[in-house]
Amino acid sequence: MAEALAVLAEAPVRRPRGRPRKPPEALDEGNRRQKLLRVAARLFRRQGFAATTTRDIAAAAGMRSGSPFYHFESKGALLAAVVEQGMRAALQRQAQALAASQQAAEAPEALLRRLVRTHFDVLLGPGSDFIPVMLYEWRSLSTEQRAAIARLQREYEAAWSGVLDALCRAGRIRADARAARLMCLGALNWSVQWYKPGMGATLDQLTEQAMLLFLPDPTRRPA
Amino acid sequence: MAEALAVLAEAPVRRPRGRPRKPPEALDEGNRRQKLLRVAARLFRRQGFAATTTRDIAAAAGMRSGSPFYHFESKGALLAAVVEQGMRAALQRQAQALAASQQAAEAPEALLRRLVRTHFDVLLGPGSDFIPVMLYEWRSLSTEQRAAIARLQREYEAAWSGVLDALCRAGRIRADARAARLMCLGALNWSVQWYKPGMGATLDQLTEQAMLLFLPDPTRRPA
DNA sequence: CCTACCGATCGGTAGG
DNA sequence: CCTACCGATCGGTAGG
Repeated sequence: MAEALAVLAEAPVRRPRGRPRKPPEALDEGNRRQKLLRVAARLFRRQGFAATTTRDIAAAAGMRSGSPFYHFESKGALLAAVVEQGMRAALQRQAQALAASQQAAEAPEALLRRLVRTHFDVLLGPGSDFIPVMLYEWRSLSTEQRAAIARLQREYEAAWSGVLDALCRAGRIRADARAARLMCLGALNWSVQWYKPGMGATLDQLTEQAMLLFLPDPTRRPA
Repeated sequence: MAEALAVLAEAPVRRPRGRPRKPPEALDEGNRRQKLLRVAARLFRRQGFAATTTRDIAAAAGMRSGSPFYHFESKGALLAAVVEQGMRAALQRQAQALAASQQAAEAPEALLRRLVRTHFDVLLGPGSDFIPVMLYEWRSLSTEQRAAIARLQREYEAAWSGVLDALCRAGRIRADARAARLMCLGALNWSVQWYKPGMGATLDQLTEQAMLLFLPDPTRRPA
């Protein structure tokens, strides 16, 4: 009997040891949707939303032309999902930076460096198509979609406002906090237009250049 | 006989006193083309190139759907013409700023201020759709069109490189000149995403904020 | 998720 | 610059 059970245990129907094997459809369910989001983000970034057809996206995901509509209501809903997922991932990364900085009880300069570095990674790092799509396809979103994303953006910008406010009050930045936020983020965001990975500066070097540009000589003490 | 000539001189065929009246077709020739460029720039900026139909453009110009193709070979050629005209106008304005600064024998700080102010005007001033279209529809241009525009862009950026180089050598900017150019222009270019004319800051105020951000305290003298 | 398909729209053209 | 039109493509759907 014990033998028989041991034999059964060797049979193909045995309980797997790793994570539970889902049936293939359930396994694909989220995977296929994620695959669509990834390839759509890449195509939207490279060609623009209007110039990308749902057939392009289906082909890049290895599907037939009608299949994306099994996962997403419309082409516009796919765009909104790309942008929202990108923004949620960016917020998570930013939260990690904020937590690390707070734990180390860092000065505002060091926190700003973390925010800049995280932002470059979100914009230019591996798998970074989602936020650039948001930046360049804002006008392709519906009013309702824009409102939902805008809430996440305000949360993201609040962290910048906080640290820039502190630096303005300390005299380390001379522009007003709002202008500083808009122009600093603009300087960083624009890098998606000219940055080529592997050619020229690394993201660490870009971060240092940005810090040098935004902050005056740190050895100077304000009056 | 003289009387008869006098009478003829009073007739509707007499020579007009102002600028010579061209026949209506010739008058419209350049006007209609310019009208198409203007409305196309506005629509491309607001809706994007791919999302704007040639019918939209024709309607906005008061024409029928096929008529834009009498003036431009294709939709893409119309985009290229918008971008090139925008770039040529920007270069002219920049040349005026350079000339005025040189005549006044200004320091690099003052020249930078002129370049920033001119750039804001080109980006955000009245009738400023052309350069934003270039910034946001670069990927919609063909390789050949991009090469032609890139030459004009290099000329435009050369002026920035010159003044930023001088400021870096003088220790007034700490980042390297190339990074400073990319990030400063990015900070300015990004304003097309958030600037609303008549609400908030004027272009003069924005210029001052940019100068405050890019340049450390002018009372400080480098070691 | 595929097959087969539809209605609408689009860039562009012939001929005047 | 208009009229009338074409071929291609596109987002999306019914039915399985």
